[in-house]
Amino acid sequence: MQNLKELDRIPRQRVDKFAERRAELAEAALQTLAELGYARTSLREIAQNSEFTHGVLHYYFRDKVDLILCSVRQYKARCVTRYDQVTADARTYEDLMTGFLAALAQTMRGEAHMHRLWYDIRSQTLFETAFRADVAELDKSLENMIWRIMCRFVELTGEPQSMPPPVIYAMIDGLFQQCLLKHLSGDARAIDQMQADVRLVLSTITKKPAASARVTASPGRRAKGRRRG
Amino acid sequence: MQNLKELDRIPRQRVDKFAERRAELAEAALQTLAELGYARTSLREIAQNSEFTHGVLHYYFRDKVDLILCSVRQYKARCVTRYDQVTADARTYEDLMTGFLAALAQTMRGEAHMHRLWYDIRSQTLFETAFRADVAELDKSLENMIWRIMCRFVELTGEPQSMPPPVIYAMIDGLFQQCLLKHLSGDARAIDQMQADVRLVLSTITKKPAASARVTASPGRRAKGRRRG
DNA sequence: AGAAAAGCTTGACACTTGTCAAAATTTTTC
DNA sequence: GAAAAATTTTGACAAGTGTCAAGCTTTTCT
Repeated sequence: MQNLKELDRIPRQRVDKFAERRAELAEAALQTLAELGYARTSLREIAQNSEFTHGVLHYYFRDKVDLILCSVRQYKARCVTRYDQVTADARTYEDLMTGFLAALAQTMRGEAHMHRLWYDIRSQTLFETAFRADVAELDKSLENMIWRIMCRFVELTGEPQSMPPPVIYAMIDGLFQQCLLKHLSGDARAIDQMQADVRLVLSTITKKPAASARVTASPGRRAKGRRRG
Repeated sequence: MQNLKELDRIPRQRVDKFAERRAELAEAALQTLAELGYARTSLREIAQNSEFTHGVLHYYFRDKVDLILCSVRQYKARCVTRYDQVTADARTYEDLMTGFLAALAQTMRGEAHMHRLWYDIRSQTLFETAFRADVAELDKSLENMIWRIMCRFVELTGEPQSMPPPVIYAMIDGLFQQCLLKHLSGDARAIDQMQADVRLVLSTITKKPAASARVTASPGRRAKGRRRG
């Protein structure tokens, strides 16, 4: 019997198939986590989102923690390069800005459920040490992803970075998280607002030389358009 | 029997005592949430953090959701005015800055466990509609709290606000959340880093006229001091 | 003091949880 | 095609969950 403790000396084909099924089940776990949240995700629910019954999970994973860790790693792989194409394609400052904002909006529209999973797991990390290493690594990868975009801004403006990577990431992440909550609560303008917010922040810290940055995102116009305060 | 549906026509003293015990049990719930997180908080655990047995919870609360909502509201009352004294005391820009940074650090050092509860509950809101209204209200209150500080900055500098309240709150909150995770993970420098980060961000957006803002938080010194990037 | 109300405990209920072992099924190997 | 291995299902387990009702204890009121 092929179990978890002796993956050595086993034909390549078997290992691949084993890993394939693991990925399949991890995907079911992701779907469940995205749907119900960590607190209400059980192994039986996960199994119901797969083609198998609950018993099979202990054939492919040591325990529940192992399964969730595996699924988080799988989620990561899809996330961390999401905006790289935008960076590669952009030829001007405004290209990069609008491309990034569009990509953010697309993520929010298409993967809101998947992304709330991420914030949920990250919150679990505040209590559960088991997830900390993986979550920290994923967080770092996301930080790097944002940083690559900022570096492209720097190339396009010639101005130096005004803030270190963790700070920029924390700010963007904060805005994204705020938007996600509003978006899921049914606020139809949440995405537009986030785009305006991120543009304002990025305009400020990239110190775009042109005057248009201050015009398109001046406090006056914003306050009027959004009725905030 | 005094139950939850008929609080009218009952002597004031009774109501007070009833409310008092509710508060006491809500406090036990907060302690449990702060300790175990939402996913592992059960009514029996909450009761064990109080002086009573688990059955009493259904005497004072309709159900688990009611209890948690009550405890979140109670938590809110303590949070939202936390930094107001700083605002009131500050006479200069630097007063306000250092006072605020010190208050942030104090919160992080003394109430990290309590505050991770907040992020946990807020994440639950992404899945559970039951908490949404209360969490949104608390979030708004925190936003206002930050905004009052920014308004004081404006008074002291004479410069207008450069960003709307939700943006500033999201940024500060993102930095705080990032720091909390690091702090709870055992990173001894997390708090110092957060203070530097918040100072940098606030310096940037309040556009402090004096040159010292750019010196104490210039990209060069920061990058060197923190080995980031 | 006695009656009534309030406060609290106990124990049960139906249900869910993670885990695991044995059996049933499928796939691979010779 | 039979034996062996790998895979999947089934059913059970002990523990834990929210909820509630019956009863015990304490307080309050007259």
